[in-house]
Amino acid sequence: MAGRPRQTAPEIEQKKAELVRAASKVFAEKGYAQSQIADIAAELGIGHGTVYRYFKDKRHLLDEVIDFAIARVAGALAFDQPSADTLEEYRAQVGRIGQNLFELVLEERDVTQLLFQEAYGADPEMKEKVALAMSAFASLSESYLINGKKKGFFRKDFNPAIASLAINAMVFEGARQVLRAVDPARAKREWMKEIPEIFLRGIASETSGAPASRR
Amino acid sequence: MAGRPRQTAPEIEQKKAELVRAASKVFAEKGYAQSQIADIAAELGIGHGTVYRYFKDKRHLLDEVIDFAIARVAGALAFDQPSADTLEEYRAQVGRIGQNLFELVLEERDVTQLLFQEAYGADPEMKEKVALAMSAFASLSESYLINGKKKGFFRKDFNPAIASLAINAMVFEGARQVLRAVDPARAKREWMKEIPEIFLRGIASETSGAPASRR
Amino acid sequence: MAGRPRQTAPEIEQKKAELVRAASKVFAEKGYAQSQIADIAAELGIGHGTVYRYFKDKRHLLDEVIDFAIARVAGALAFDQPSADTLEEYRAQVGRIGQNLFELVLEERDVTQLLFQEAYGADPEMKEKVALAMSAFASLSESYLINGKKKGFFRKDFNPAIASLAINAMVFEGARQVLRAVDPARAKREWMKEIPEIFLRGIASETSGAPASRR
Amino acid sequence: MAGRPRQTAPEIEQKKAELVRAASKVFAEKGYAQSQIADIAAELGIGHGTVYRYFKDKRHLLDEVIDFAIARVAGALAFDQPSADTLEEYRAQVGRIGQNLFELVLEERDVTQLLFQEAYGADPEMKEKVALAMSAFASLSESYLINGKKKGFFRKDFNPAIASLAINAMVFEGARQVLRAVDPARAKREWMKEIPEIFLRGIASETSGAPASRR
DNA sequence: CATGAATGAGGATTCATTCAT
DNA sequence: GATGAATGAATCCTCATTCAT
Repeated sequence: MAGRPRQTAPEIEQKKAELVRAASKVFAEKGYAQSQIADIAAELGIGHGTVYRYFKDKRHLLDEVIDFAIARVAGALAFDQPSADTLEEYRAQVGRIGQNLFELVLEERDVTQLLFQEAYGADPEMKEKVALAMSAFASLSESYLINGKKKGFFRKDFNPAIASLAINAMVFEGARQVLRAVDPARAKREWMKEIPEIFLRGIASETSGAPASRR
Repeated sequence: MAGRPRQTAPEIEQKKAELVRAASKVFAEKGYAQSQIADIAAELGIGHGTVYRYFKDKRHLLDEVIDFAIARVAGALAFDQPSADTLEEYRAQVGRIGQNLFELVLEERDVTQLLFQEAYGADPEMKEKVALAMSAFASLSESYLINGKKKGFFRKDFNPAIASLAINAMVFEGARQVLRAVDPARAKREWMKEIPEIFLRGIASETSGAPASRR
Repeated sequence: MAGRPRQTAPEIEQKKAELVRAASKVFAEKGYAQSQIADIAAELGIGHGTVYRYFKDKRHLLDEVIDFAIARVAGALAFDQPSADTLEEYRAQVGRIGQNLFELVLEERDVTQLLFQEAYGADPEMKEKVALAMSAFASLSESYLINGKKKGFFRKDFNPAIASLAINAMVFEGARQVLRAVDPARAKREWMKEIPEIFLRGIASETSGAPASRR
Repeated sequence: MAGRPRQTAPEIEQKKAELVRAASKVFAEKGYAQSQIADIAAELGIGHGTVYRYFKDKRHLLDEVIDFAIARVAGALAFDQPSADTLEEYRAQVGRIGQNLFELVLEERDVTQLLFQEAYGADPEMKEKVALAMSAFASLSESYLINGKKKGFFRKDFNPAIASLAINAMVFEGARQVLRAVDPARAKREWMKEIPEIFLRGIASETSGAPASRR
């Protein structure tokens, strides 16, 4: 008469996590609007009614999927502290962070693809949420830039708020290209090599004169 | 006996253009999936059945909206020829192109927002179409980079295919930020100033040593 | 300043007749529900709005199409008077009537097909109208049967009301088969030969005993 | 953990059968084009969405309705084997078959009405399907006729392919009339009596001379 | 009169969500 | 708890009909 023991919190979390993964996959493949709850349930071989035991509705499921994606990417980006003292140390840090991120892209295609490609399209609130996450990612990057400025291994004359967004945009474009690439490992290697060069040294040849607008 | 004269081709194009604009606005505001044909018709104060005189269905309307957006952006980007002989000339060119693009962003918020934010999300075909357009935009940028390498005002040791994608990603992020900005004019000014500096000179201070991996 | 002279009644009738023909064709090909007013107008190369100058709405057009079909078939069936005095004269009459009807079938495929195949399906009122016409056709046939009974060249022991419907059903089935036939002329010949034999002499061999229920 | 058990195949068939019946009724009453899926669902007191769990779309529902109608009629017609050795035996057989068919007509008004009245009108494919079924019904009848010819209780000089179609046409006209009749039982009795007389003995009086065209 | 651009009522269909089992 | 049968709100789209030109 004791009955089935109530699901424990970890069991619930476990099941939600599975559902988030399945939903990530389906959303990434077909887009949110084209994805049906039944597709996601089928992915796990469960009844589609079951999804509603764990998520209030489709929209909340998307919410948690995006949250998960943001958390994963944040985990890759926030790996380190902005404590480099030299450009070389910074380069090493950038290398590790890039390594983390592109590793994540390769291992969790669905999750990253969702964040970098689909997320903007869902609807205004979703867009806002993703924009906020992107701001947060930019803040992470910005703290590195501010550190570098303070330590003197970066120029004084650039706007770190903008530069951080710009750098992240390049990185995320790299992520998209790796996702699209025929040879993702090679694409990863090339992007990891090029991006830091571009934003650290620029592409102008060193013999070219300084810009007219600066000293 | 004459009857109402049949619409001339230019009249049809005119009407389609109006519809494309209205649809751009609605799609940009609510996202494609959340937009109803009736919303778009209401935007022009016409009956929703009328939309179907000009577009086979909702999807074809989206198609033409995206095509229009791509064409507008391409028009802004393809303004010039990759003929600069010095870095200064190139900077001037970049300035003009950036001016064109950010002008477009401010004047055609809906159209650009759609391309830079919504378009990825619609569905696989749409994603592919936008990805192709992005490739085309990258090719434009790449031709400038190749010219600069040949003329000697760019380094020899960067990958122009990747750099062009990366640079474009920064520019388009700038576009997104300008769209989101409280003071778009100011945002435009700042991004137009920062982006070229970042990818031409980099953010590393000049006294910092060259990277270990290069000479 | 006199203005265009008002359409004369015959002109109007002429135009309506053209429209009825065109509608017959389209209705016969696609069925009433699947036919669009625009299809019918296109058949005549006129604007579809024009149809409404001659017919109140689609349903009234169908009405007149059916009326026309009924009139045509009635014309073929009512060619003669039920005045035969011998079986041979009756056979000759049946031959002429059959000739008329099958000729009509071959010359006016659309009209007859419509009546024999589509008309039942439209909707309850249409069904009723066609049923009435079929009753009228049966009455025509019945008057021949009654005449034959009176003149003595038909049996006394059959129900002419039922027999007329039955005979007409055979004839109209013949019409349908001729419409479907690969070689309509041959089908026509065969049906014209078989039908009268069946209902006049029956198919039982003459040596077979009379039915138990009759003398 | 068990969850609501999935519907078994027989349960599904049961439900589809109910829907086919309801659809038959509605289609028979209003015609296919005028019938709405919601009408059919309402007939069973279920939600209209439920219909789509069992039938892909309205057209497929019609398909199965027609298939059902054809099967029912075929069941009534194919009751016996063409094994009669005398005209009397054949008469008895015809009586049984007629009994079956008219019984069916009275018991399943919707289904038979649909087949004998609506089915032609739906659209070209439907027409073809019904025409095929009619051919199959004619083949059944034809086998009886061929048997009778062989056994000698039918004339040698008639075309069984045509006669079978003609006889069936009379029978089906009888069915239509029974459906329309104020007193269906009486109509059934009369038609069952008249039809065999007509096609077996004909209506010509026996003293009338043989036709000129035959011996 | 003729025309065809515009309209919107009408209906099929989808699929997120509920809830009896 | 899990399930999937049932539901009906939500929308796309069609096409008969109107009426300004």
